[in-house]
Amino acid sequence: MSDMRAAKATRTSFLDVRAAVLARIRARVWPPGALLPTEHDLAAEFGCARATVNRALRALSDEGVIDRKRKSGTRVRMVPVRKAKFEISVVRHLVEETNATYRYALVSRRAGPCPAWLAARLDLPGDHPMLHLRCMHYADNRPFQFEERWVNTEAVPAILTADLSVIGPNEWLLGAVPFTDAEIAMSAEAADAPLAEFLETAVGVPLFQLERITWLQGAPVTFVRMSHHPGYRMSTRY
Amino acid sequence: MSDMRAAKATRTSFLDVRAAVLARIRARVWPPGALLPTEHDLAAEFGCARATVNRALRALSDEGVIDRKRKSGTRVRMVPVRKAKFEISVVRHLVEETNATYRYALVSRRAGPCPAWLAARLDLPGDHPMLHLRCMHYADNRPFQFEERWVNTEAVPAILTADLSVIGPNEWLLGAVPFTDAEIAMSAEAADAPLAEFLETAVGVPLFQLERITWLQGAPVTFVRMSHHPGYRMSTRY
DNA sequence: GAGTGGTCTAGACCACCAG
DNA sequence: TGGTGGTCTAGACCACTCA
Repeated sequence: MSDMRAAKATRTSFLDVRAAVLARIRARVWPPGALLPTEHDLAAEFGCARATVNRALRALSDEGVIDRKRKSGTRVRMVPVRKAKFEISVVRHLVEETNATYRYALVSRRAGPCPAWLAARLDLPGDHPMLHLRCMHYADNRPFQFEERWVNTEAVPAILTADLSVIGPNEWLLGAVPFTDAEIAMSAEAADAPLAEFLETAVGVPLFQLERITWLQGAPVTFVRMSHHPGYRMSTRY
Repeated sequence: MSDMRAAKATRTSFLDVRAAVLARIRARVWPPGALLPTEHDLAAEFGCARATVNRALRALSDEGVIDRKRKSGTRVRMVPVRKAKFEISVVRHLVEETNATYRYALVSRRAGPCPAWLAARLDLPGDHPMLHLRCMHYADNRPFQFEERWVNTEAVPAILTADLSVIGPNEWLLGAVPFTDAEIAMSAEAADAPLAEFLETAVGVPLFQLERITWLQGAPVTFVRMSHHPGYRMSTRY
């Protein structure tokens, strides 16, 4: 034991392998497009099990650094695909992360048929029953986000009896209804008169808008459009 | 529960375990906050190795469905954290995905000291040498994106001799310089006079703007601000 | 202190696919 | 059709953390 080399003091972790491989890619030892040694060979070189190498390479593959194919082997990606992850969560958390006081208000609540433009978008019949909700979210009593939402009451009948005066529909839905698929879209839109009023700004001011549709096994659950206060920035590190 | 002999026809995959666990969470067998059985117990129940259960649960943990802690065990997340992934890649790919013809133009290129606001933002001295680039990206000859970029020429001296008239700085940098960290921010901004001219729109029109800073082991590499044509939507499914 | 997840090993079988 | 990655197993040790 005492004459063991320092390198073998710890068993080599998949993180070690990952770091070593990444270092060589960065150093252009394996330039973009190059073929890496096989898992077997790398395992031999690093003195670890193939499963360890496998996990390291799988991690790099998930990160978009390398591309793996059976038989052809592992190659360095020509253009690294870095994936930015956004945690789309609850507004309340967004606000509270800034150490601001969060406040929620239900603006309106009305059950009725699905509007035509939304029916087309969700691939629903035009008279499909929906619940239309409008809410405001405040940070330190300043407007933070205006939320306009339609909920498919056939998919989520329980929302008709839910008390949405205290807890927002976003949080209620997250806790009550799972979803299998979601689509989000971000854009810049000019404030119209109602938006300007709710967000206490002027008509025409650019607003960061986020739309989301969620489905539960093919059936649309809800559509929401979130319009943020002027100057809002959505950011992330990766 | 349903089939015993058929179930053993194939070895149980971690995907089977993942699906089964997810189904129970969705069915509220394990409601939000509930403690799941240990990996050992689940392995026994599913008739597989603990490593298989581990991989399944690790996947669910990565997806934000469950929360794992040593000793305390595995719990269902109160609020599922769904992570939307954006592949921040090259503009050219974005354009070509829409079956449009991509065109790139270098608008201006000037080496000089870092502007004060950027120096502050990047934590660089005010006179740090930078290369300032402005480019246009077109889709079917209609303005798609205006790119304004500063490159740290001390970190990337090679860019001073690179030919950026044909290939954009984005693609050039991706192929030439690795980065270890990045920060991106999205916002809605009103078009100013130059932007309106380049994007062929009116002053004040809301534009979807994306900023990114990249670092290589702590040293800032580049800052870029991409302003998109009016009506641009950035979307993803997850 | 003890229970739980985190990880590594050594070996094995399988699926896929380029030659 | 052989080589490569994908995965599972059975067992083991370790590290963190809660009681």
